[in-house]
Amino acid sequence: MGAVSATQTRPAGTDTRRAILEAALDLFSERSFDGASTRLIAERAGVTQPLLNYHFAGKEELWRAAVDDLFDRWRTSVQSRLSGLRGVEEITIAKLMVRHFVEFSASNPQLHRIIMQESKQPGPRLDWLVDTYVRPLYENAVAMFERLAARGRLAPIAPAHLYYLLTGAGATVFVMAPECRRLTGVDPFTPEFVSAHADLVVDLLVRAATKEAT
Amino acid sequence: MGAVSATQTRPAGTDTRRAILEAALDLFSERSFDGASTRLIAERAGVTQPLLNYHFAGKEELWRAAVDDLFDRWRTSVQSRLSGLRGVEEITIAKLMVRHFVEFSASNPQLHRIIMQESKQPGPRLDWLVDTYVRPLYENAVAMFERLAARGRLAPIAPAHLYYLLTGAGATVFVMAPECRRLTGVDPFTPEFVSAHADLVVDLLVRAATKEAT
DNA sequence: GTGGAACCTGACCGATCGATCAGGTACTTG
DNA sequence: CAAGTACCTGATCGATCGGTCAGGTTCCAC
Repeated sequence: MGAVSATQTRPAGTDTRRAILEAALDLFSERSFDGASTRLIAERAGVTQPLLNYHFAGKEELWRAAVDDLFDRWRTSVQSRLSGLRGVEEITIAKLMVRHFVEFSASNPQLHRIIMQESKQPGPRLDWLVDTYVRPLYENAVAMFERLAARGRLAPIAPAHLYYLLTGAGATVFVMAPECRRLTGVDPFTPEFVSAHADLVVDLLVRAATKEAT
Repeated sequence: MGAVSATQTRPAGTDTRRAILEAALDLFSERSFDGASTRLIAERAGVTQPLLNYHFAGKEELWRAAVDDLFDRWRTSVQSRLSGLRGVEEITIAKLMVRHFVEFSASNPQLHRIIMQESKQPGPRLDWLVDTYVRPLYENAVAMFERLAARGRLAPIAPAHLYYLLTGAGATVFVMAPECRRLTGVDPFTPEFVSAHADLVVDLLVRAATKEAT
């Protein structure tokens, strides 16, 4: 009964899989691993709960698949942003990357929501997350810091400080968007807010480059 | 049987209540409201699970009591820090307050862990948290920004930006301490790290004061 | 048409969740 | 000593958790 969607030939399961992944990503990031029940994920995806165990081996596997999907978005967005920037000055690339990070954190607040959630306590999920995705990301940032320092554009700040300073300053307001709306009445996801916030964080990096004493 | 602790006269229940509150604060902040089971809280506090419902009306009440306790620590620590600072220059007080915030976030990472957890999705707990505790905190910060701006020491940055920039930059590394340890090998809770991080965040405020273009 | 793979569902499992309650111990009060 | 109150526990409740399983539908290959 009812209208049949076009091209219902084969990949019916692929669409379902994607719907499950997106629902899982939203709920895991908002309510944490324990707080997101498989039944709730299934409901938001518009499927029944046993279907999650058909497409994924279990809740833990579903979580990993959702995180895989999320970091895939990050990877491809960085690649497309960096393409065609050979030979551009290092400080310019750094500024573009910081801005891109802020904008991605606004478009995909799930990224830092999940990272922050798992980072609060040790455990196998944090180990996997750090070893698989966060460490490469961190080492890219450190390499960027070192290239800037080698060109004399950056004061010798320990990379751990600078990394958490920039990521915290750039992503927190989007992680806490519901609070921001209720607290200040401002929606942080508007293009104007995102752009202004990116300006501030880029400024933060630039001014760290000319550090002197307090 | 066994040795009886001194002064077991009356306040046996008061100590138990405190033990429950501290266990609840740790577990709520690390594992989120849903992820912290009442049995786990009771186990860490060294009591049985039904005792939680004797001292508190329910899980939600226990959460609120733990948050009350946490913000009490913040309030008293700020009061003692500000005492005896009448007449001190505004920018100096601002720098001291930012430094105090970073140090408190290091001593009590539960504060921002809980705030960040609840801020990710709307709901009655976020409403209560914002209306009861976060909004006064935010308005104090905004008032401080405005006093600085009135003295010409601060560029006209929208308070929402500056607030989340400073809190994010100052607290994130302590919220994510387990990740920081695994990722960088550095323990962010050492006095040296806390002090260096506070320097950076204070610097962030000071340099925002002399803003020009990017 | 027949077999089989892919996709999906209702019913149900043991485990764990927050919460309740009757009962028990320890101490104060009269 | 008796009554009362504060503090605490074992047993157990219904609800919900993640996961399993038999069975059903749909579509392609032969």
